[in-house]
Amino acid sequence: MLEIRHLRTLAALRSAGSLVRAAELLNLTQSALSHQVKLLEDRYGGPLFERKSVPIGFTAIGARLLRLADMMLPEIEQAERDVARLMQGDQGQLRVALECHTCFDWLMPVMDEFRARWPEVEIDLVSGFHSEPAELLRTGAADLVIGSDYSADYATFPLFRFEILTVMAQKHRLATHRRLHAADFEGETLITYPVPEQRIDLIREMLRPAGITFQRRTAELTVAILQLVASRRGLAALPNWAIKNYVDYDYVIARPLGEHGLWSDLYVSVPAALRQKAYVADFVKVIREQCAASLDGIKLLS
Amino acid sequence: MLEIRHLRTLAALRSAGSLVRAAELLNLTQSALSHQVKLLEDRYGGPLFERKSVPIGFTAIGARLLRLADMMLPEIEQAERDVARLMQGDQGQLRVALECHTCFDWLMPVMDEFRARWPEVEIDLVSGFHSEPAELLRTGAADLVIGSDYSADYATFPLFRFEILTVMAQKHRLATHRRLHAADFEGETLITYPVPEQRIDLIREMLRPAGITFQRRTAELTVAILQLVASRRGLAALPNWAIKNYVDYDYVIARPLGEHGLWSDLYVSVPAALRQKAYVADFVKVIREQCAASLDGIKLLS
DNA sequence: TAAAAATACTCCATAGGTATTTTAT
DNA sequence: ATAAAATACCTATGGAGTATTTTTA
Repeated sequence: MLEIRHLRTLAALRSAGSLVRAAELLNLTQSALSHQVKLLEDRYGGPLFERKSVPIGFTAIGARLLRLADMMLPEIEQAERDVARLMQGDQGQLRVALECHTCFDWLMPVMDEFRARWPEVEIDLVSGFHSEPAELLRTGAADLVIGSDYSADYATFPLFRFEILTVMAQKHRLATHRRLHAADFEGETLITYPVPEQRIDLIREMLRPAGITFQRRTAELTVAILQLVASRRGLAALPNWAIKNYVDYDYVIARPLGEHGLWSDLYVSVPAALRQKAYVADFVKVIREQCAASLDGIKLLS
Repeated sequence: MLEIRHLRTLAALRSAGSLVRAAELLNLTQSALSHQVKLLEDRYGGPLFERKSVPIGFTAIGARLLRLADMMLPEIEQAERDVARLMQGDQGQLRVALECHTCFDWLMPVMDEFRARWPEVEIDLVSGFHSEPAELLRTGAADLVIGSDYSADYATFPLFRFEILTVMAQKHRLATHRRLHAADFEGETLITYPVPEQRIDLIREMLRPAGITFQRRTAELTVAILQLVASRRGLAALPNWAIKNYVDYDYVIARPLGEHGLWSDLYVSVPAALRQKAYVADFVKVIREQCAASLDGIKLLS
């Protein structure tokens, strides 16, 4: 029997383009999806998509079911939001604080989508730089923090893992290295946001442990950091999504860090009282879905 | 997780008005439905309907999900028909023959619905009286027979069980009996369709085994039979649905037969070659759904 | 006091997982 | 040669069944 889960699978297959990647989107294994597809194909008597092309191409049958999914999935989600609203009259506020400054890049469209879904929830950004945003939760100045660590004092929702890349000027002396290691930074200038060293993964995870000496220089805006890098004032370490455009247009070049790359995780934290709120879970869902669709090279956490 | 089966359950609950009857519609037990509802109510955090009223009344949450069901279920069925069409190009013909003459009563709206669903399938009634309609399948003059028995030579789909009632004039000498038994028919005149005795359940199941002697008189139309009955020319035995209006308006009166009533089953039979056709299964489904909704006192066969 | 709903208990079908093989690029 | 998909095999969850109790009209 056709079930909603099958429609979700179809939609994931389209946006992922392969069983393996669709399985990741759905938090299932490739095997589970293979089984599911086989079941559907047995039921309907023919293949749903061509496997011999990448991305996969849907057959007429697959396309028809996908059309059904496109019609139904938004309706289902709308209905479930309505039910949540009816149940726990969900007017409220959601003051969002960011630990990670580059999160701005993808947060604006997420907030727009959220406002459309939960018109009665007042969502706002807590403005300004906050070196210890968990403090804002404790003092009640924020309701939700997006950051790279979490504490047992708050309810936590995992977002995704992303890679931090070094950026440097086109003809930098290190440009010939395929990947950079701690030692390469000896004597270099590091351009960062104006936050404590502890908050900068490259320093905390690689440079301090290796006892490297280096200069630091700060700037508040990503674009300012990249200008400094391009004009050979130093190196910076930034999330891949934040620099993609600059790299694509050869404004700077990017290199991975260490043997396996330097990766960081993002989480959403809220006070325990908000854990059950449907709109909080949905906010997390919107972030995960939009980021999975628009940011390259991230891995959703499960 | 919400699944399509839950939406079907909601829809069945509305048309049935209680868990017990909804379970019958879905071919599930009352227990299974109770579990399912509990699951949904746990998930959404509140009741879906009031149990202390008959028929049950939906809460705001239940009504919202029901609205979703009303939106989705027709779309799903349409999509599945489209898939069947894509798969096995289902243009064809469906010449329907009836063994049971009163089936006309509900067959017309069923055929209308079927034409809307399968516009490329030519559906038609094989006209005329056929005392042995299985012959029409054998000779290829019909593709589908609706009748009260079936043979292993053909693929069979169960429809429903209905009760056959005796009808008699208002002041008939037997009118005082709450239920009629074989002996009551001694010397009476039985008004029937012009078909062999073997096809008339009352005679085959009750009168012949008891060795009762009676007269027989025939008429081709149900309304003609009822006219004869009302004008005291004799008794008739007809399906409850066929006489409901006449009984409601006191044109005749109806009595059950034997200790437990006389019940008959209806089946659809098709040649083996048509067994897999999606439109055949859907024709059966339309009959079952429409009859369950519009005919009183029938029991769907499983 | 029946009929409906809920619950206790059980079972099994199946969705999904792991490990491996097969297939395609 | 490598990545994707299929498959063999296994596990565990939860959907649904039977039997019984509780609830309600």
